[in-house]
Amino acid sequence: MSTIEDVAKLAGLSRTTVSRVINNHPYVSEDKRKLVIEAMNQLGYVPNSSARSLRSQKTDVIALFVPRIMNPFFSQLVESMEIAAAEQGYQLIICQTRYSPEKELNYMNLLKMKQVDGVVLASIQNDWKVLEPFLDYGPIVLCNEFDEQANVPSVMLDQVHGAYIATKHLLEQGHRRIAYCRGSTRSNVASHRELGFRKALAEYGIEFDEQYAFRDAFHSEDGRRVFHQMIALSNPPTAVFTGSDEVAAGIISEANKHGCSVPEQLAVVGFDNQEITELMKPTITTVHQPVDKMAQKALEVMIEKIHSRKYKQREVYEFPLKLIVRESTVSNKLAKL
Amino acid sequence: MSTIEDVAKLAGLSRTTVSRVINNHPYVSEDKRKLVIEAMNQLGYVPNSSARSLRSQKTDVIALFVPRIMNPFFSQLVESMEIAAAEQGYQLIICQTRYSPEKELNYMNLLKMKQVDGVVLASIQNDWKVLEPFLDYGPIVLCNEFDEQANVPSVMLDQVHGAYIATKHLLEQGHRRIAYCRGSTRSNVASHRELGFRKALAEYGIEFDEQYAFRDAFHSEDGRRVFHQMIALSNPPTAVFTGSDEVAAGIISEANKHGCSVPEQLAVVGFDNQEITELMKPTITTVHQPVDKMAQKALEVMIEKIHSRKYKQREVYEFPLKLIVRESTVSNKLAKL
DNA sequence: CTGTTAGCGCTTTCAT
DNA sequence: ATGAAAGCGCTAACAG
Repeated sequence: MSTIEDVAKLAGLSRTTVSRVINNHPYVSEDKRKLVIEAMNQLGYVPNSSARSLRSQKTDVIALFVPRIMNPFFSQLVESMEIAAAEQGYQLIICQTRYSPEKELNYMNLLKMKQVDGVVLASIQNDWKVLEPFLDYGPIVLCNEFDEQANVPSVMLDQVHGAYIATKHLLEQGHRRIAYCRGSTRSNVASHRELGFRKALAEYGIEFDEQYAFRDAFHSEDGRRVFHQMIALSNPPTAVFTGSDEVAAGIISEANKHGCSVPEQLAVVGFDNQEITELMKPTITTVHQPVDKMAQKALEVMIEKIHSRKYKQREVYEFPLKLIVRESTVSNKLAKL
Repeated sequence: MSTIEDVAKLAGLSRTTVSRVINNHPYVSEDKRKLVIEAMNQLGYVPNSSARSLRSQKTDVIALFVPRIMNPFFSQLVESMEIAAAEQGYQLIICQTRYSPEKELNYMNLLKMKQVDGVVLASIQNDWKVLEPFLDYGPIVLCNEFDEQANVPSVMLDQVHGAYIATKHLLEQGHRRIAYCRGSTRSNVASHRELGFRKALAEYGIEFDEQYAFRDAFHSEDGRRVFHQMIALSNPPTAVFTGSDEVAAGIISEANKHGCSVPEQLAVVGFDNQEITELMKPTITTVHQPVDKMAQKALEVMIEKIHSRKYKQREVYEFPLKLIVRESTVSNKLAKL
């Protein structure tokens, strides 16, 4: 394992000069620079990362917090962010909170021990007041999250509008009894969507009906359960808005199994535009989220904060969502138009 | 930002004693220990990670290489490995090679610059001879991969057997013209599966027929294409083995669309046991892979190597795969037995 | 049981 | 344009 000292010796120069070459500093004559580079190659030298970090007080590593990876939405977020980070010369440490405030808090120490230059929160499990003190140690950027109290940048998607256009679409198809599904995370995402859902209903003069509301639907299995709960109602809904394509797929799968035809007897709209939406029969109408753009922007903001060292400022960046109409809300022939 | 020095001063002791407390070393009297802990709490002290790494020559960080995250198989691998790592006090840096040998090689420098204690390769893009020199800088463990030349531990799944039981299942259902799909990665996984497929055919005295072989099927879209290629054959297959549930789903989706009934006219078997297998209609017969066990074992082996410092030794750990029979290979009534 | 001291490998003033 | 030297924060001989 060769060090900068070895390189300096071999090149017949000082450590300082070698360091200058490594960091592309000016004031190094061309011939010395060549000497150094040759020595580095000859020794297969690579600077020691811990030593650099200790000295320069930066690690070029960013921590990304997600509840879990095996949720397609978060997989995509991680994938996009890793690509963006790599382009900027940053590494990504993945932290799965698994919805646990303790785990989240524990991972936060990465910032305090200076193992990472910043934290991107794609999930918040603690009250902001608990997280805020960590701002003394480095930047925190919210991604796909939002908190009224948080005085930090927030890069997010316009969930209110997303739910609004999806619901409006159902209303335009003539539906008036529309069920509503969401997961019950403490995240703002779910509540923003509910706002959008209610807004669309309101425009049509329809009251939000609690008997049609299912706030514990996360996975496809939950979708199956919700389907049964819906058809058991005395006056079942004719359409259902869901907060995820998996739940939508679960509902459709169960509907198929029980001879309930989608969309004729029950229209279904999903969320996320995952691959499954094109594989189910019928294909699923859904809301597309520009996850990669959001991830890229969040990373860009993160890096800016790392450099500017001004962490405690609220900034909100919002991206629009797009409705994608498929067969699960419009009968076959019409969808092809 | 307080340092160990601050803690020492506040406690009226030396840095050494504080360090001993931090690292749970023996020979510290109970009262001094309490003094130190109190001082640490009072200052909100956390040891600086770079300084520790520089001094102790370890980072407690492991790099995990995957081609990409948004492949459900790899998502699960990352998820499982992150959990295992966290339990052992390790962080995980994610490296997406995106099937590029250059990117892979570049990420390998993490080992050389001592930014990570070891590398888990869940994907190999370079010849082993190219990777081997990095063993001078730290351990490399293969996970879900295997290389004849690699003199390092390999934790893998018995792909030969997996493909064998899946194919045998089709043969037992009476199929004799069985198509074969795989992705064409340089990975051993695909070739091992082909071995298993061929072995099953051989047992039934059937020759591998190249016209039924599709070696460029990765995603659901490829499945759709393969479906059309299959039915265009003069003597189309009655069953198809695929290397992934997505491809299987694509085939089934397209078959449904074209009035080709599964499994009656075409039996389909997938691979991975992803959620989609239970959502499609018909549900998909598939091969379950114990990804979490593999990830856990790989991490365990990695940590053992980090401690033992003996990297260049071949060890193979193999986990069995399991066939899960659903509707896509057996007509409805029978599957319920 | 506790403290003194010497670095780990690097970057960065400050001279020259 | 180049080098000498200090020190980032921590751990581990070594001495007592």
